[in-house]
Amino acid sequence: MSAVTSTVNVGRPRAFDMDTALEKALEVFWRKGYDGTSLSDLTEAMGINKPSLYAAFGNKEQLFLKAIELYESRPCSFFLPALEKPTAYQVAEHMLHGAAMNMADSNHPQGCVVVQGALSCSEAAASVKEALINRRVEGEQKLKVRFDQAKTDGDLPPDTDTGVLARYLLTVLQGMAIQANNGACSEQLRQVAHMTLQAFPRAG
Amino acid sequence: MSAVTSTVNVGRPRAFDMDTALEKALEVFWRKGYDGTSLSDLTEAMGINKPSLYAAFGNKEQLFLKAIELYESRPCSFFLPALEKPTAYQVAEHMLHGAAMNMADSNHPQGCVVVQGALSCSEAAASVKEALINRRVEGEQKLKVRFDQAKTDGDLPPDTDTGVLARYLLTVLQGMAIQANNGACSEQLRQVAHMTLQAFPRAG
DNA sequence: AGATATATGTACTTATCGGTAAATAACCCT
DNA sequence: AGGGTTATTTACCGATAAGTACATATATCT
Repeated sequence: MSAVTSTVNVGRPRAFDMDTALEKALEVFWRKGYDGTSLSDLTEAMGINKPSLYAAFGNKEQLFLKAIELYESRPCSFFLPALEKPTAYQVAEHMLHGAAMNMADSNHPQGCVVVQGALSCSEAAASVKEALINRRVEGEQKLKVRFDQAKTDGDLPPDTDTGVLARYLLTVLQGMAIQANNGACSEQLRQVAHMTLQAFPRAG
Repeated sequence: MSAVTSTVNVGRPRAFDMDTALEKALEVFWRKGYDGTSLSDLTEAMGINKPSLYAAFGNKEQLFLKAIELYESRPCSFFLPALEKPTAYQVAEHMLHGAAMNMADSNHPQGCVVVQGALSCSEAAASVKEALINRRVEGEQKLKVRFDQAKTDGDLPPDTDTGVLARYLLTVLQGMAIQANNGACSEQLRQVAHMTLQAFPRAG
């Protein structure tokens, strides 16, 4: 008997693919929000029954959190990759243009599930709201750290308030999520991105 | 007998004040969103029973729409008053500073109910979501018209794209609603407002 | 005082919510 | 072939959702 939990192929095999089911769940949560999504919505979209959902993902809340993890780790995600760009300005540029492209993409719900998944919500959703707030605040913190690095790299003026700069950028990105929900297209978001960069300090 | 619907004091008088009850309803919808708010939440906050609510306000959806009307017409509202300022820059300035003050005010829920009342929502809330989108888009249109006026007034450069400028400003304002939900304070929002104005075209 | 009209509180309806018990089906290992 | 293990299906649970029927209370009008 092994010390770790057995992962060998014992028992009846799962009849659905967990990753694609999770993708489907993400899309529903994205479009309807946590409170607006019922288990029937989920099981219908995922093509499975409730006991399968509970066995595979725990419960509604855990499924939501796993869907958010998937959202942030997907290949089309733009936030973390943008942090890798060589200069602060390019980081901002790629982030804003990535958001303009992604948030208005009609291949999935508009906006950003981290913003709109549980913004105002019932008490039952309070913990997932908290989780989303943490994600947003952590993203802002990561961006600040990146800008701090840029300051020592010399591609931001030494008197730059990196906290304010990160917050400004995140504010626009989060606003773009609302704009996408309003029906704004990629080109319109790109124009906002361009204006946003007007306020960005150039290399000192 | 009068031609208009009788408004005389006939029948048992209402035992509660409709305006203060509507204020209470607004606060609940603001904090919990349309989907996240139950009738029990509403009746408890308003201090009335369900039949009184239905008799006075119609149903949940109509109550929500009336609460939104109240929200936009309240004295502490900042959007429409800002449009009256003499120059485009002052319009933007007052709007941004008003938002910074109002959205983080701890005397009521944080953010903006027009943004967060029904962003992602169930199909049951689709019509109120649509109503909120319309409000946001109309606000953007009003701001554009104001900036068009500013262009003829000469306090915006003649080559200004007023549509983009209005969309940029609304994007930041809507992003500030998310920031307020994240827990940002007025001072932090004011810093964002200041940065936003860096991108604003000065008098041509 | 009595008729009329409106508001209120209690109790109810139907539908759906998130979540689960229990029987059965499908796989691996010996 | 048979035992062990896990997934699936069906049917269900108590709680709560939005909304309402009905009897009663409180006002005005004649």
